Amino acid sequence: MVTLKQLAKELNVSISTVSKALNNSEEIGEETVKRVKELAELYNYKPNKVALSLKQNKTKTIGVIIPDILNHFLAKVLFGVEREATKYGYNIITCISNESLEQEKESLRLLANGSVDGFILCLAEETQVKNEIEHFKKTISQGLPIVMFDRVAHDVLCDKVIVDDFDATYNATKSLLLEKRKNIVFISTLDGISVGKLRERGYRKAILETNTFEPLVLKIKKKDDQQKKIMSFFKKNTTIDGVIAADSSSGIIALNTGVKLGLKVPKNMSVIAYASKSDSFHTIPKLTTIRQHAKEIGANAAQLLINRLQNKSIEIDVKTKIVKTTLIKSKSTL
Amino acid sequence: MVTLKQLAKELNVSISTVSKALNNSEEIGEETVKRVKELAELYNYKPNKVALSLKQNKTKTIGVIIPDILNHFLAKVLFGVEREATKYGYNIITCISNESLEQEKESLRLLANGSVDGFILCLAEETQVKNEIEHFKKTISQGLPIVMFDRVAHDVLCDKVIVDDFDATYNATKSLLLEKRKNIVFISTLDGISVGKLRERGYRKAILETNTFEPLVLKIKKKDDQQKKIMSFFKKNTTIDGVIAADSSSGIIALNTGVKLGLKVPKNMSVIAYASKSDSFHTIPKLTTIRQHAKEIGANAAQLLINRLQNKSIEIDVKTKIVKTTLIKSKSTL
DNA sequence: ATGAAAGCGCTAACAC
DNA sequence: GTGTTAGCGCTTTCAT
Repeated sequence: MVTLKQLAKELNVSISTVSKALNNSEEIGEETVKRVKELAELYNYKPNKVALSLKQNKTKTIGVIIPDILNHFLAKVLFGVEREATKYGYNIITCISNESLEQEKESLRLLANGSVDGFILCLAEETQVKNEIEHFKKTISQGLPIVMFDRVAHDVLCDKVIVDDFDATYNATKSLLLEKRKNIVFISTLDGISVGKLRERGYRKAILETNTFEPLVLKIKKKDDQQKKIMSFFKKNTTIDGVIAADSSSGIIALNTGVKLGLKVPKNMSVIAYASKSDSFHTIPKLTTIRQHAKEIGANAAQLLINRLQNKSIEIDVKTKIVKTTLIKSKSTL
Repeated sequence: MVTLKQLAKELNVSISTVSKALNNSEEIGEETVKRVKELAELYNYKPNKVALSLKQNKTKTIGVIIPDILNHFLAKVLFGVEREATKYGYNIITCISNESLEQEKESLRLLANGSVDGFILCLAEETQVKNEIEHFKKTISQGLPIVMFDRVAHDVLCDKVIVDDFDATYNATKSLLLEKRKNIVFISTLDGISVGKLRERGYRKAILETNTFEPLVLKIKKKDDQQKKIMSFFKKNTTIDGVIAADSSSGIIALNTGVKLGLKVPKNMSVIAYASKSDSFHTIPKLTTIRQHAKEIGANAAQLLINRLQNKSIEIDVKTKIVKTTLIKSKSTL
């Protein structure tokens, strides 16, 4: 990489002259500016990012810590963050916590050495289960702002972007009740994390309000054979006529299992799941989904963080932004 | 963040003494080392990453450019890269090209300013279609090594990690022929990219070798309604008894469409697709898949790059590593 | 055993 | 209009 020094030497001027010329300073003569710019162009000069970071004490880099990159929702949020960050000239360094508290701490520690200006993160499951938040507080007190999304720690004072999980599930359940469904099951693999709990509560509220039915919940562990679990559940509960799935794979499998058992979907059974467009397009009939607008969640998180970074002097109040889900009706509901 | 300067001041010693003490230099007195380390611990001192990068002229950061983060395969490769890189103390900066040549160039340009020590990337579709490679060559000539994976540019001299697409598809097709399938269709949405072509060729070779059947290929464009295309294709070609899908969604939809049309899978029709474990677990019956071992691809790419970075003086020959796929037989084949 | 000084690449306040 | 200098945080060579 060419440096200012080399350009200066070749042009027989000082380093600062070159620097000023390239930064369009008024101080430098027109002719000099021209010569400098031409040579810089020729050698494809690019200011060294590291030197700039050191000088300006900011890296224009955001640390993103997510629990699982293979989760389509989280990947999509990452996409949203990346796109928004790029728009503002920020890069993102991605770390994957693998749902582990230890790895989450480690990533935070490793990047809090001047590598990044701030963090966007989604809590690891273990972090939520153990309810540890000290590492977040410490990071923030070091002057590195954090924006949490989806799975957040309410006791940490920072910006947050969340989804209306409770309301969305409540409303989805309501919509099945309006279809006169009388035996709606809630299926979930997300028992450990906050959003899983919120979704279950939304479902329960809707069911309990009917004063007629009892909630019916099927929880599946990560290590279970999901197809078997759902199949045997359906065989035991033959009157199931509606499914609310807290995650896409439960929804997809429930739908396929229903079809396999000869149920007409949606005639005999409706299915709604938290899932993406592509999930919906893969099932026959196409799945009715609760969409979380992951990209917007990511974009919002990036905006909140960048906004905070660029107003460092002024203390801004912490904000919590709710990105509302949308129920996209498709062919798996009436 | 605490700096050496601050520690030095507080301890009434020089900056270099502190630096040496923390780096366990023999030169410094035992007592001093102890005092320094204690204070550093107290203040939670961490060497500033940016300053180190500037000094040592390397960032211990890898730039990863992928065309699409929502592609499960690519996300998994990213995961593999991240894990391997972390193991060796490298961070990764992720850029998403969105299958666009322009964005790919831009990402390369933006990070080639000292932000990263090298690149791991998968070519954007547009890059492959237009066959542009100048930006790669330029980057490499600037001293930034590149490792390409999956979709690679054969005319660029650099390390590569690829999959045995041709052989794998050939063998998968063979295995359906062994099942006495007589009307096997190849379905793909990957027409523009190298791996899509290789897969098609592998299929064609196997079919042509039979000297009995003609290849039958269904190509689907990204913007098409995939379900409709496949459904109408199946209705027109009622004797289809085997499917080789170049991508997971074609495979999943083909299987579901077969079931929908009343075909018994695998009795009447077998389906094999390039897809992941989770895709396989979502269909009923479970999909037989060609697994690409994305994580290993990522890990291999990271190893190749890090190896090259750490032997910068010695010119090593470029390597192409082939990560073999595995055909995982499940319930969608006999 | 400790410290001073140079230098990585850059910007900017301050000479001249 | 151009150059000198200091400094961002760190390591390392070379004095002392």
